[in-house]
Amino acid sequence: MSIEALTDASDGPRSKRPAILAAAVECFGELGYEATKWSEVADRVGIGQTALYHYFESKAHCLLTIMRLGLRNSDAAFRRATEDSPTAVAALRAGAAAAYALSPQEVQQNRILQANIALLANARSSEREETERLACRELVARVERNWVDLIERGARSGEFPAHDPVIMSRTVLGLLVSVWRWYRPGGSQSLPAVSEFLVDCTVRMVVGELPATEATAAAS
Amino acid sequence: MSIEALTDASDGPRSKRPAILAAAVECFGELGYEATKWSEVADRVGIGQTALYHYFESKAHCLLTIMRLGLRNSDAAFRRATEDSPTAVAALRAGAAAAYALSPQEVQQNRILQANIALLANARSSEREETERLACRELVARVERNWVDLIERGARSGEFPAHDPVIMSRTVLGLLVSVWRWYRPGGSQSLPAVSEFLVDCTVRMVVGELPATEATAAAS
DNA sequence: TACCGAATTGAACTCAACTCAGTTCAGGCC
DNA sequence: GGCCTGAACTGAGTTGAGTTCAATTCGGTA
Repeated sequence: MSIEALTDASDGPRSKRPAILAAAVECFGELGYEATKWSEVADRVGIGQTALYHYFESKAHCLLTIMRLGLRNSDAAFRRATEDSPTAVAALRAGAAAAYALSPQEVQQNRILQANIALLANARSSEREETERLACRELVARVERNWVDLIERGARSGEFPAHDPVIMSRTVLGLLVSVWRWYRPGGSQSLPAVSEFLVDCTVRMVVGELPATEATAAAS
Repeated sequence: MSIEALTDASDGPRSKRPAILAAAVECFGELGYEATKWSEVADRVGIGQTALYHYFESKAHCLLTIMRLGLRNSDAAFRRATEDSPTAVAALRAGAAAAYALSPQEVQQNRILQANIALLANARSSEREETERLACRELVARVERNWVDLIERGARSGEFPAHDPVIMSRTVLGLLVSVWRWYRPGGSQSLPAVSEFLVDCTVRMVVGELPATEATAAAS
């Protein structure tokens, strides 16, 4: 029910926008965007359905806002985590770990983001939705650029083997967010354990050399 | 427009089921499930909207069928690709590569599968949808088990370092399917190039040892 | 007290998914 | 040929979640 990560622009003190966002994160995260009734969100907040339209132009507008705020937080967390890493490897570990330093609500937000990322592909008919969508795309590009910069830094310094930085970034990003497909708070795996495992996976993938194959091993 | 990968049970020769599935794969893949109108699928096939309900109980039932067939193909392709690999490493490469030996239509199918995978989490109210959903879950579990078996084999033979096989399987699977989030046929990256890159990433992740850290490197 | 804008509402509307009652089509059988 | 059966199909109508809108309440300010 914490709403710090969901407050955005300055709203009036009576504004229910953060409460709506929090309720929507719960609903969208548990049931999925499509399956949750917009009116259910209103019920949880304790207002009529139509009051929602005072804050959001549509259900999709609310979803896009949630996604944008999640992306904004991801971008900020990455920069904060990596800004004073002495080496590229340290930055790699810090950037990957930052992806998992999240509250349960932010985990839900990431699940929502990843489940509905395809929504960003096609234009929206309404203006405010389109604005949010473009902001999301900009943030996605920025997050991707963060990783590209980091990987290029490692390649320049000789810490990482040479790879196409763009595809490597997308792959790392895909690896890190794939967790939200199956991770549930309170499941068999704790988030710190997942984090450690995926940070190590990331490092092996980015920094590791291909192990010797059967053939080369036999030849040596 | 090829429909081999979409034919399932024995239908009458006049059946438009495969044509509907093919049209739905196009629409859902390009626009997304939510954004495509069910009637648009009917138009592409050249039948009235209501004729769709002769073959599918609902739009969601059609989607779940597409997902099930995609999963069935993935499972079969993995088994075929890995069945006579001499080593676990060879099986790892073959299994990963099999995920990308796909026609453009199958690529779309995988994109759809991955974009709507959250649909499998919650029960469906209608019976036929629920049947398809449970079949999908069974296939997902089977695909995951395929990878667990492969990774356990590698650990037993000493080819792979010891990792929790379940989380490692999920991670590999997440890594491999994350490609469908951004890959487009005819984009800057060719599918064989993507395949090669991701197979190598997979191998480094599963087989690789953690490279020496700054500290241990300095100590040696 | 009067006023203003933010917040809220009930009733009505839209539109895509879906239902239903009935029609057409293709092939098997006498 | 005519008849029958079941698969394939249709147009008209229903449902319901999302949305609009005109009207109302609320909270603070002059």
